[in-house]
Amino acid sequence: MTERNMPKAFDSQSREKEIFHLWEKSGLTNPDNMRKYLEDKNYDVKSTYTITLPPPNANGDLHLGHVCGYSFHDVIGRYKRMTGHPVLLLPGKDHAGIQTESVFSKKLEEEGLSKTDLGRDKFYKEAYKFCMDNMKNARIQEQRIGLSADYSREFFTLDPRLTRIVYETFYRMYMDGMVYRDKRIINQCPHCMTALADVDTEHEERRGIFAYIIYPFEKEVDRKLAKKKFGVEGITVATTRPETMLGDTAVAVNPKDERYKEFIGKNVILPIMDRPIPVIAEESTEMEMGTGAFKITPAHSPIDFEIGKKHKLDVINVINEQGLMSGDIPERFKGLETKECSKALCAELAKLGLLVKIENIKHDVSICERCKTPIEPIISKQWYLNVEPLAKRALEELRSGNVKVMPAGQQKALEHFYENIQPWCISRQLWWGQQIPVWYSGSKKLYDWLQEHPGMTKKDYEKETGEKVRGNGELRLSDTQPVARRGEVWKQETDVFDTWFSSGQWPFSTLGGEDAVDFQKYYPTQMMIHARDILFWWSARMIMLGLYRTGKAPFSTIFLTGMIMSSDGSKMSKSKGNGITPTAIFDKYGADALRLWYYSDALPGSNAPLREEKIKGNRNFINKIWNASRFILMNIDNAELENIGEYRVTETERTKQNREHIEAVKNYLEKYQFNLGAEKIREFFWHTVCDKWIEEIKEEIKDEPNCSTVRLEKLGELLYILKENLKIMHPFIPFVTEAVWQELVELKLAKGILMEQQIQ
RNA sequence: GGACGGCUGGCUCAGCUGGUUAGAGCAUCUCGUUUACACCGAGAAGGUCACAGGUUCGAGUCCUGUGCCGUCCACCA
Repeated sequence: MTERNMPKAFDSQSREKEIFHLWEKSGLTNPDNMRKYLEDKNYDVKSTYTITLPPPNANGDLHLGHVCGYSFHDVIGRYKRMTGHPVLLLPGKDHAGIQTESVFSKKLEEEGLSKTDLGRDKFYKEAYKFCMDNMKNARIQEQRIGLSADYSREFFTLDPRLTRIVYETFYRMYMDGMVYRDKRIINQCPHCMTALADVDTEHEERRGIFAYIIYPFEKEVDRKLAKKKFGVEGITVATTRPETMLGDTAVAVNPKDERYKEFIGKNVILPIMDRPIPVIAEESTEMEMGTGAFKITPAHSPIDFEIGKKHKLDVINVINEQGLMSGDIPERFKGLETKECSKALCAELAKLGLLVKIENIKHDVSICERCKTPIEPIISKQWYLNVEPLAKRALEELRSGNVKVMPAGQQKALEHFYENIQPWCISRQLWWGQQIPVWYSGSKKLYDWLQEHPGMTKKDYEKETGEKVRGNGELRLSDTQPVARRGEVWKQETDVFDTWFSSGQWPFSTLGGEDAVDFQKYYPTQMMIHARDILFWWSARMIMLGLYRTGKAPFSTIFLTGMIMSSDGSKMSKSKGNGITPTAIFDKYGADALRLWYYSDALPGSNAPLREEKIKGNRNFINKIWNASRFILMNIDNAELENIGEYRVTETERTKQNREHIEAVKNYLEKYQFNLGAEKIREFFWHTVCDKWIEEIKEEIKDEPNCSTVRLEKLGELLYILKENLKIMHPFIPFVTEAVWQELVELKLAKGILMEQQIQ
């Protein structure tokens, strides 16, 4: 036994940083360098292999899901690199639209400032700086898992180089007639004063009211009939939001409803407003709920908006962005909060004898994810994309097998999504993002007004609104402000693009767009790996936009990861306090142990509850590798080092089995079956290499003198088996295997770094 | 309401195109060893593969139905 300078246990914490640095220094995460390396060593250079990494938010810490997700990217990347492919793992960081806007606004608030204090330009600049600072943090966190990405190509999603490409896509789509403006109900948070995407809202059960209000019929004859039938001279509607009645433009009943059949097409008088509105037939109304008759407010309810569109109803706005009553309503209600208005209205209705009753109910309301304020649905004009033709093409890619989804079940879900594709609203009312490159001469309002009033002019607009406008309402696409004519002012669109519009272009924008050298070399990419829950938001869009801009699907395989749940199977969340940080796991068990656990427990698309005992079990295995290696090296006498280094291994039963094992693992990796691969390397190294072969060889050399042929033969064989196992295990558990490799290098039993070795 | 998935030993899950006594890790139990590793070794116990039908010489694996659970989307006047 020779004392080797190896501690009894593998100390992941102290070694990981140093090893990562070794890889960084090699420069081989850059595929151009890797190609050169392979050429210099006379290896057969295979096709490039590219994975564009999903960018984590630049605004905060990474969670376990991010970090573990990267272990999938990395295992593939390392394996491909070790089998002759110049590999590009392209990292980035996301500006994360609304989320960062909210995080950064909160930060400002803590400093006693607000968004509006700074103004749009300053806010943007400061937020940019904030993200740049934070990015370093995110980068360090993702590197701890051992991610062998090419940081010389790292991108931030708001990088001007990317924005240029995103703008170009928009211009082309506009020219191709795919872009249009349309009204839509948006989720307005009256507190945050911003529009929210559906995903930024939550649902919560709150106490509310259900008010029964009588809308009297316009004509005497109907009133009489109603009196006979219902005991009142009108139709009774039930509503949870009485205040929206000021914007009602119809009453809907189910055409099958015997109670109301004969009133369809008749008018009722909207109380307070004294406006006649029709009773319409609408199949979707539920006869059992309330009275079976419902007031329709297209401006302030998504479903009413749809019904309104179908029946060509007027849209009357009565609530503004601050959640206050406004518009064409009696003066006494203007400026009231919706709740106050509701109370005031109910009181007046009661006086008029038109309020039947108020029930107290509990119902689900949409609330703002951040401030928990109930959402105010309001009408607004938005930018839309007709993506139907692109969805058709994307569907063909899936059906022809050009793009595959793993697990296969999710492929069906994606096909379903494309088959039922809806127009894509690409505008957001935020400051943080890529401002839409559209300029209006005069004002956006004028532009929209002219669009809606064909044949009318700017003069008509000014007459109707009483506003003076400097410009003619023309629209122009441009990155920069157009040159103004005399008396004209150009104003840029204030909306920004939906984050997904730019991240949907991520695989080609990060390669510099169609003309760039990198694009030629590395596009289309081979693999896209991300969490299952954003399949429709992200991959679905990347395929469509990739096809549009490059004519090719941006990747051939989508590999979906599940979520890491807390040990009881529930979602990890900050609010519940059951979250475990990646740092805690790294510090306790090391990156390799976490990786190996994730490979075996987190199958594509399914969630994995985090179980520390299992990570601990894998940590034990990592240590086993370290100790087996240590033992082998301790057995080689210093005098034998040189001879063993030169030793040519002859075929034995063990080396044969070893080769078969490596083939099997390669096979799993080729098929992206990481769970089976991880299980296999663990099982084989522990129970065959350690428990059997090392024990056998211990016996076989027991009585042999130093430097004897038998010792050299047996230890040489063992060393060969160790080295081959280190190689095949390296993609899964890069740190410990590289650490051992460096011990071999130290003793001149190996050369270079393990990351660059080729698996034969 | 729509789409998709899951239901296999105490727990978390494997099990490819159907084929001999259904596997792993963790937990449990017994024994051993402390001179590579107690972050160790040897061994054991534990499952009528959700339920009901069907196809088949043969089904955890294919088909139909039922139940329960999960995820995403939509809706909640």
